[in-house]
Amino acid sequence: MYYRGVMAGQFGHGIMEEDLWRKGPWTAEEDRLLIEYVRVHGEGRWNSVARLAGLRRNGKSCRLRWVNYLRPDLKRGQITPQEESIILDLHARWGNRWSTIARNLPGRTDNEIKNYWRTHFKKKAKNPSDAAEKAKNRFLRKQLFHQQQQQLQQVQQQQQQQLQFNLDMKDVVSLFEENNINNHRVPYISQTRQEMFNMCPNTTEEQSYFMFNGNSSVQDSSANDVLWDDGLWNLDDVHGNFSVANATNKTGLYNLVTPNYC
DNA sequence: AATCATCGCAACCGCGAGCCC
DNA sequence: AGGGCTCGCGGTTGCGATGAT
Repeated sequence: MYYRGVMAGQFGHGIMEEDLWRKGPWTAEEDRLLIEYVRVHGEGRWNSVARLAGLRRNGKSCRLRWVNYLRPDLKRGQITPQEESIILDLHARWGNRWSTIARNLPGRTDNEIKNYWRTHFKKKAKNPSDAAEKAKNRFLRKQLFHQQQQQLQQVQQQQQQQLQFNLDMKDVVSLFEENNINNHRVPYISQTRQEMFNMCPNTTEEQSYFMFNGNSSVQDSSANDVLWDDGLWNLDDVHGNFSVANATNKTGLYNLVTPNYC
């Protein structure tokens, strides 16, 4: 996509010639050129980018692409509930001063905040009952999905660590048994209950003790019952402070979150 | 399954402020 | 002083993705 623009003063001679500026979505190659240009020359002097970087984009377009998309310090992903409340607060205070609001949200751009506001809150004024409610629920659904993905990743990571830990402990236990049988003691094996607990930081003392003693059937589920029975999926919680894993029921959650102790 | 409506977001546009010559 | 250039800001548009009917 091109448009015919005027290159004014590009070569120090006033209006020299017409040229074709590229417009529309940026390609990966254009991004690469721009990133390389900024790496070498730093930010600023955007109008020389086209000349120096071999890009057929005007300075404005280059600056926008860098600021809104390529900058390395940009935060990706959804606006968090905390950020949302900051946006609401600051917008109430300053109105549509997006760049000012953005300065208080590291990694977020004015464009992003502006878009977010328009999408999620502007319609509220027009139709408070319907559109805003839909937008809110959509936001919460997406956020929930995102959190579930994150938790699933954490759980998988934990499982892997657990597996490795169990393998390591097997060695310790066999060594322990071997030493008991032989009536020898090595310092590492002389675990008291407290010492076992210290070796297993993510468990209660009780749990770590049972784990080391081959009994892992104890689960205090009372606290979790409260979570589930009190309506974990209540979408009216606008701040979305959910703490669920990717499980369809309580048992599934246990299987995911507590594959074992630790 | 097809069509239409709505959303989300990247990118563009116009304008004004600040700077330099 | 004023004209030109650069940059940044806020508003708007375009279009692919997604949801509703």
